[in-house]
Parts: sequence; C-alpha cells; structure tokens
Amino acid sequence: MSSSKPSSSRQDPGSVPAAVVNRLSMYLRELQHLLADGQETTSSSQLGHRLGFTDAQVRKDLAHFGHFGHPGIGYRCDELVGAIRRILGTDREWRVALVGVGNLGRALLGYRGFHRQGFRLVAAFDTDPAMIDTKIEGVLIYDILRLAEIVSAEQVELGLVAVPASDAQDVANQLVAAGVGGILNFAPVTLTVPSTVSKVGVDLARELEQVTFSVANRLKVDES
Amino acid sequence: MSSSKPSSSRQDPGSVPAAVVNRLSMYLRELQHLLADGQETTSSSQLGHRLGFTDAQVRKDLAHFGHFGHPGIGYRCDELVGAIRRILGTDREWRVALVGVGNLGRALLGYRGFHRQGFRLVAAFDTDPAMIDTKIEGVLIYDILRLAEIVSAEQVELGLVAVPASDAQDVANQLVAAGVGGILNFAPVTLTVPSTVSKVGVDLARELEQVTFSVANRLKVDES
DNA sequence: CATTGTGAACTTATTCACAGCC
DNA sequence: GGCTGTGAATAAGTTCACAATG
Repeated sequence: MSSSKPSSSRQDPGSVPAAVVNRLSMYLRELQHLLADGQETTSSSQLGHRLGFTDAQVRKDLAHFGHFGHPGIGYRCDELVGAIRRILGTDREWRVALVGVGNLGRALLGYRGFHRQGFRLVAAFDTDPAMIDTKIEGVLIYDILRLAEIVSAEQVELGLVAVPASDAQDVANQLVAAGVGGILNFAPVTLTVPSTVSKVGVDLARELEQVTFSVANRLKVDES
Repeated sequence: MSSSKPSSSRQDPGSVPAAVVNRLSMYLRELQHLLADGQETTSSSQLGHRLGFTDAQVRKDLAHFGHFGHPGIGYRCDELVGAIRRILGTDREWRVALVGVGNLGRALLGYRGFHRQGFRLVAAFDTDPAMIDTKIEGVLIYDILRLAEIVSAEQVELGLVAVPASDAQDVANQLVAAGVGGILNFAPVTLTVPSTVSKVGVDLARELEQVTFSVANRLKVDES
C-alpha cells in the first residue's frame, strides 16, 4: 500500500540533514511508547519534552516531509508512526544478513529490537567450520565463501558487519559486490563504500568515550 | 584566553559541541590505525580525508582544546593520541559495570574493543538465579539486589544498561543512586537522569533505520 | 614550502513569534 | 484555548584564506 492519498503529502525529501533523520527515529520510538501507553494523540511540545528538544524543532523536522499534524489537536500517534515509518522506509520488511558470528554477532542474531522494527535476519556468515550449517536463533550460518550466492538467493538488502577490524573492509567489499544497499558496521574502522551504498558505523568504545568525556569534564552533553 | 604557561596546553573546554567530541573519538581511532601502520606523523588533510571531513574541520576541532600540531610538519601521531585520550578522559582506566546479562549483555562482556580503549568491566548484574555467582568472560555476575553494594565496593564509575526497555529507567535510577557518573544505555527508551550524570543511548534498530532511510531515498547521508 | 591556527565569510540549523485552524 | 506550520531572526557550525612557523 504505497501512499496514493495526496492528503498525507509525500514531499520531496530534497536534501535532509542526517541529524533530522536521527531525530525522526527518536520520535518514532517515543510515539510507539505513547501508543503502548494508550495515548491517542500527542503534541510537538510533549514529544519534544520527552526527548529534550523544543517544540519548534519537532515541527520543523516533520515539516521536511509533509504536513502530519492537526492544528488545535496535535498529532495522532498512529498516523504519525505510519508517516515516519514510510519516511524511514520501515513500513515494509527488510531482509538483513549478518557477517561475523562472534560474540557481538550472536547478540545481534538474538536481538529482539530488529524484528520489532521490521528487520528480518535471513542469513549469517562466518569462516569457522564448526559453525557453518548450524543455526543460531533460528538463523542458518553459511560459509562466508557463499556470501554472494546467498545474498542474491535470499534477496538480502542490508548487511551487518560484525567481524574483526582487519576483515571489515574486505567483508564490506563483498557485501557491496553482492548487491546490498546498506551496511551497518560494528568494526572500529572507517569503511569505504561506493556512494550508491549507505553505511552507518557503530563503535561501542567510541560511544563510551562520549560518556567519559562528559564525566571527565562534568558538563552536560546530552545525546539520545 | 586565560594564559597559563602550559607546554601541552590544557585549554578551557568551555562549551564543546557534542559533534566535536564525536569526531575527536574518530580522530583517535584513525590515529591508532596510522600508528599501527607505523606512521609517525599525519596532517589535518590526511586525517580528514580518511574520515570524510575537510582539513579545516579537523584543525578547528582540535583547536577547541589546545595547540597540538607543528606548522610545516603536521601532527605527531603518538602525541595527538595522547592529547585526545587526555581530552576524552581515556588516559586512565575506567571501571564499568554491566546490568542485564542477556544476549546483548553477554556480547558486551566479551567485547574486546572496550578493554582496548581502557575500559575495565568489573561486575555484571542480573536477576536470573541461574546466572548469579557464575562468571562470564571472567566477570562475576551478581544479584541485581546487590547493585548499590557492589558498585560502591568495586568503585564502578560507568554503567552499561542492557536490560529490557521496561526495566531500563529503574536500573538507571539504581545506578545513579549508587553513584555512577555515566551511563551507556542500550535499551530503546529515553532515560531520565540528573544533569550531573552523563548518558549516551545506543539503539541498534535506530541505527539500522538511518541506513534504510538512505537506501529508501537513494541519497548519501554519511555518518562514521 | 608544506602545514598549522585562526579571524572573517559563509552556510546550515535552531528558535522565535505569529497567522491560521480546530 | 491549544496547536500546527512557517517565514524571519538568531545562533551555531563549517569552510575559506592567509599570516605565522619550523
């Protein structure tokens, strides 16, 4: 059901700052909590307040993509959830593969949050012969040599890279060659990928360093 | 501004944008790779190029904290690594505790990257009686009821929250009450903590949503 | 002469404030 | 009355460009 109703306008995304997309994701999560609490509508100020933003910020962010609110009323939670999911592309299922079934990889295989937001882990890859052809959390683990074959057969669109830093670029290259559109990288290296492929990096030590900085400097630098 | 006479200037951090601290962390990682490759010095343009920033950006970021470069030469890698670690506070060990030894928690216990950057996991907490008093990855797991006691005894300064969303705020409150200075939260909720405590949130589904957005909109929105 | 550090110019992002609507 | 959406005002962040430097 791609939107055919022009009343909820699908607007030219033009060029949207990454920070806006990040906040969109936060709004979504917060709206889902509100819905779970049985709340039907919310306002830019409530939403902003819960996340530490101003009401104007919330409205401006949403205005990048269309008119989702109702003056005098606010936003209908379910409506806005739908709108944001459409914007983020998570109004459908995404087929995801994991490369690297180590410590972190196994945790990713079992992570409920992915499934909850519409991500489906359809394959995993590793080099360890003891693991190949076994299942973890219901996901079959393949020899990494079969990456191209399986990514194609399983129509994998996104890759999770959870291999050691030294292997990460090589794995990324293989994923790109196999045709994935985006990569979430957990290895502590900066990957180089073609501009046709999206990538986001998550480096856990780096995240902790953001915390130590604030603690060491005793000043508030909030984030999500 | 105020002049002390520091050879390695410790400058007033005043108010530093979170984005700068984030990049600092990236510079550090990149410098460590350069060092591992045997490179003695680098330049703002090399560093920037590897991360997708301009040279001016790199210099401005570092200028927030002091004068670390050598005109005509660039930056000595080891020197700059030391400076950035001092700024981030990771020039010493930090004692960290994990709460929630589920899927993700176990991965965090085994994550090498933490130790590599000077983080030491000294305790873990869970409610599962089968787990309590066992060790995982060399870390002893305590009953969560003993959180205050152990955090104090082990001088824990940072907490990792890897419990279900519904328990996260409660756990955060306990960590704060027990005296931790910062929290890295993996639960998909916005935690409320006193402004004397630092927090950073990592939501894996949200990170993947940043990827799907770019893929769905076929436009480059790079990040780390 | 390559490279830093930095004021000035520019660009981008946030907040204000208010018209229009429910 | 409460709330959105948005142009105008303000603030913040980035890049430019160049004097200073080993």
